[in-house]
Amino acid sequence: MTTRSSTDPTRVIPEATVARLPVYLRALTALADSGIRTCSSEDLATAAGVNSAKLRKDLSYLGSYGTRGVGYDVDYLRYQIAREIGVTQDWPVVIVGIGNLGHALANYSGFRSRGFRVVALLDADPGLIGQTVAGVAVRPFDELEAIVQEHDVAIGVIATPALAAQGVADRMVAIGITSILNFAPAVLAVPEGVDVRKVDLSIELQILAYHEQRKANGAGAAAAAAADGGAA
Amino acid sequence: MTTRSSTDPTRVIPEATVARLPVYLRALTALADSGIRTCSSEDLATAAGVNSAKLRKDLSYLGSYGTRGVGYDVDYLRYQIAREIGVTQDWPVVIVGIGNLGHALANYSGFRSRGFRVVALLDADPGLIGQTVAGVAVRPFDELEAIVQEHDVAIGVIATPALAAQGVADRMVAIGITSILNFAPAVLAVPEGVDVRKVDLSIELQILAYHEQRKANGAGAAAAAAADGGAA
DNA sequence: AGGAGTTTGTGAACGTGAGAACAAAATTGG
DNA sequence: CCAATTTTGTTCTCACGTTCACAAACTCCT
Repeated sequence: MTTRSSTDPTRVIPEATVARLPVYLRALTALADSGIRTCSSEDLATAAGVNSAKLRKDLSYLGSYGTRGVGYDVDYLRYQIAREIGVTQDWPVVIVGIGNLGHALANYSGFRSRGFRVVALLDADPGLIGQTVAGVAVRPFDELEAIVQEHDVAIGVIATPALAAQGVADRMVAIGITSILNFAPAVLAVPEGVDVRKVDLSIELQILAYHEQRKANGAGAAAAAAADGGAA
Repeated sequence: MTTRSSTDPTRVIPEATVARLPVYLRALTALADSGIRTCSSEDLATAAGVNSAKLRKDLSYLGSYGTRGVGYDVDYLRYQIAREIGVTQDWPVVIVGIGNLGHALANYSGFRSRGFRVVALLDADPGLIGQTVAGVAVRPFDELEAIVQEHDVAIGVIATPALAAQGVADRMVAIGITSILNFAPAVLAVPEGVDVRKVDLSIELQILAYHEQRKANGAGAAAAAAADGGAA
């Protein structure tokens, strides 16, 4: 007996699938906003930018929420995915490091509308304290512990310079934060049980540059390959 | 004969490896900055946050740049990786959409120091035109074509609201841009041959929320699983 | 010179993910 | 009520990525 029902909390959803669920959620919201009540896996897959076989397989890990011959009820599926991800209630979040990027994150409306609430902005620079960003006051980094305990914060965002990032992470972990979203260009060491996700702007550009370089070399490379083949 | 020498442009580097090369590059730079001239795969792996077997396998796709019994020359390896990625020269980049995030990106010093040069900031809002951000003037979106041709730009960054993103992408593609870094929360449709990478802040948070929820359910889930097992 | 000790590069085993293909289950029309 | 049609859920196969384990190759010491 290896069946895992949708209410069985021990069933495992592949990491690759978890990473796509938010995309499906957004696509479903877009469909709902344009008045669509029902959609096929083909429709939703197109809206989400994946192929329909992969979409169906992903959804099958959550349960059986579609109707054969008909498709999916947009609102119902949206709720099921939101519940699975855990964004039917709001998650309190703290942002540490209110530089250019911290400002942008504090002002990003997508957090609020997608299940997250920024409860505090923290910075070590005394010059920033008291300033208000997006309606939230910037407070001293020392107040992290009090804020985390008051609001029961589990998720922290690091938007500091690279050198400060590990120190901030250590402090967060010590206080009980167990999920960190890291924008600083640094590798964070954290204990088992703490999740870290990294967003790195220049790495993404470097990956594009690699492929761009290969495209640029394309014509020459094809010729070289042909010559190589001829020689062999 | 299937050997691929390091100068053979047809050899294939796995995508997962390509995504890690910039991490190694950064770790090597950090090592060089602290005066280290030579390092083992173990040292570098630790600095990069991966295990040493994976690191060695990744590097083996580039060529054989280490010395058995000794390790890697930091500067030499750094140059080889930079060359492989294509960041030994600067890539010109345009940023479209100068809102909060666009501001932060324009000010991000990591671009400049890692092989990228922001040659233009563009926005459709007349109210922003002429303003200077990080020493670069904001210009009308209409000037995209002239700028791309003048500087031979291949990489574009989209930091607009979701609704504008597809239109901007279409325009970029029409003008000849072949790599796009998209910060807008939207799925972009682009023709074959154009690379798109997506950075989505709220998706990253949602992935963390999913795992956080599972941790929170941990105690209860373990009990439920035990009860389940007992029943079966 | 030769053996002991290090560390790389790689072949092989294993695990995860993607995609094709199809059976199962629903609707629709006669 | 039954056949035709649609669309899901799942199985099977293949490709990709990770990790282990070890031979090859280098240094260092005696």
